[in-house]
Amino acid sequence: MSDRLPPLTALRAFEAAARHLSFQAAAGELNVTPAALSFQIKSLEEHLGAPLFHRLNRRVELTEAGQALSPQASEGFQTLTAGWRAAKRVLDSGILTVTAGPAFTAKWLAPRLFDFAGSHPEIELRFAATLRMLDFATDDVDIAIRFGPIDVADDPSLHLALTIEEWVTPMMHPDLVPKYPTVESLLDATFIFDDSMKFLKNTVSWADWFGTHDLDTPDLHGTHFSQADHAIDAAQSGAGVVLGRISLGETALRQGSLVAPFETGLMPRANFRVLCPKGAETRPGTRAFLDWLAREAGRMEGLRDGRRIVRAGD
Amino acid sequence: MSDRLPPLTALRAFEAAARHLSFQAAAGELNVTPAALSFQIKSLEEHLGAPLFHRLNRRVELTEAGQALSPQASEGFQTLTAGWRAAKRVLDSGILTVTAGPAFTAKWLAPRLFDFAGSHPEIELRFAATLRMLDFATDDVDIAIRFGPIDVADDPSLHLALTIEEWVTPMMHPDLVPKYPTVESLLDATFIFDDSMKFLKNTVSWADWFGTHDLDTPDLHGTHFSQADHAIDAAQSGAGVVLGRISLGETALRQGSLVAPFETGLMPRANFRVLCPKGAETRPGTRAFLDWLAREAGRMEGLRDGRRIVRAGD
DNA sequence: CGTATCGGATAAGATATACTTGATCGTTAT
DNA sequence: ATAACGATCAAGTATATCTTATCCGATACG
Repeated sequence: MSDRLPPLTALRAFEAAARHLSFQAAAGELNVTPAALSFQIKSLEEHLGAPLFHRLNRRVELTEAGQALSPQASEGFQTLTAGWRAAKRVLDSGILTVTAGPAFTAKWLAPRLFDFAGSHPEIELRFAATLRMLDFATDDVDIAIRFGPIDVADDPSLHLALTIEEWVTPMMHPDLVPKYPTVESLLDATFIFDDSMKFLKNTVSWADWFGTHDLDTPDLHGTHFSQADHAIDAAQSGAGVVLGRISLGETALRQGSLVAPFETGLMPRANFRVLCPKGAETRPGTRAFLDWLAREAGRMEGLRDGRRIVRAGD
Repeated sequence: MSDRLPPLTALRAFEAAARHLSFQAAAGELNVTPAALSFQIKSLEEHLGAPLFHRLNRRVELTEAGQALSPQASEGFQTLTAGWRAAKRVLDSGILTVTAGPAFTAKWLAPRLFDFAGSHPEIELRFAATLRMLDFATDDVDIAIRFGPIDVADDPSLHLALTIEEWVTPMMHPDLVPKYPTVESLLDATFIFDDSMKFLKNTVSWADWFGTHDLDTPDLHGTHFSQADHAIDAAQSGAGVVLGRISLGETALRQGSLVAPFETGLMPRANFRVLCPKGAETRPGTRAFLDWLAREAGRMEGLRDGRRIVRAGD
């Protein structure tokens, strides 16, 4: 005698039918047609080699074999359901781990954390600020925000929840604004260099920016920063003019500690991708964060009003 | 959050993989390729929205979610397996109910019962001798032996395990044999009529039997029996000559209390069908009985040696 | 009594699911 | 360095599963 389990869908159909003592009700519970259920029961009976139900005129009754199977089947499926729920509960335990680069974490996420925490007190956010691409499986990360070239495809096993466009424009301390009324006047400015996007083929450097105004690049000198947020910090303290990334400067621009007085923006061939494991986008915590992220990212669009955004490499 | 269970095949794949901590071993257990198993796990992870295994170089480990699910999954499937076995045990409880017509039960099954019981002491046979076609589901019958026209199909939901051909030939008490040395001499005999096959379109009557010898049917008179076994009994007591069904006369022929001295047999367009619910043919008790039945039926073939069997209606 | 209704069974066709084959990739063992 | 191993992927195929539509027998009802 083979102790192998019969087809599990058929077993589940039987379990529901035995509980309701009605094929129709069971079909309803499983969201299938009565015909499908009838077929499943029949298939199960063939596997067993004997009927599980007495077909009476307008109802069904369990045979002896059915009576032996029914309680254990119910218990088995209950246990499975409980296990599945337990697994889900582990995931929705209220801890959401987000990874992003250090600059984005410091200049974009951190200032907004209070807002998110206010509307979702039940979710505890953890940030893992690193540039290394994390493995969702090994590092227990729920959401990753990565900046990369637009023509490099993401891991197909991940779900792309959102993209955020990045662009740069000259930013400076408010006190410096009168010194640079025109684009030409900027040529003599003290520059701050953000080298964080050097890895891109089409860079978005000062030379590129002046190029969009048909101006030759002057002899550029100033301080270089490999971390984008440090360049922003320097500009914020009045150390010079930075071709600042809008995602990182936005907070400062909003509160007035930085000003971006020029019309032209430059968009690199790269953007932010917000990724999570496939299927994870439906988990409540993940969904809440993604929704919030999309809303916040949308609010950044306002900064583009009245500006001319030039795509690099076009 | 949906509490619906994920695809059960995927769950079972996970259960095995979690137990072995190896996809390959799990695939072996379930008789599928490792690729299939990998796919199932992946699908389950997508349903959950998070990985269940840490993929390490040459092995896998359970994630936190996997650890939550694994024990309950194992327990659940164990319960289901236990229930399934319990249902099977009910069927193989050693009681086998066979239904057949009263004549076949009395003249064929009953004399052989001792033989079957001897070689299968663990099986308790129960006979339900009735002509009514029983419902396997409502009557808890395991095997049905039915006699019917060969051109009437059986219920397709039943398994046809065996057919036994029936034929008839003149049978009489040994003392009568010298009185009827030739076919022609039989024309004057005292006849016993077995009316049990009257329901057939192509009958196998005395008229038909004489017809195969190109003899006109004489004025037939004698005693009629509606039950075939009663006709055999009458012949056995020397009351006359019966055109006896071989299945029913065989036992008497073997022990010499009846003799069938003529060469010609007549085969009706009907036979015995041995039926059981689909799938039941693999149950040990059922199989033992069917095998035994086939063997015993085969032994009847010997009676055809040297005879001319004519099919009715040809 | 005939007719409507109910629950289940069936057949055929569509669709989704599950599996296999054959190849790839990164790691470990020889 | 090479081979072996375990997991994975892609493509094609097979099989299981579901739906639609119809049928059937038995109650319930006018």
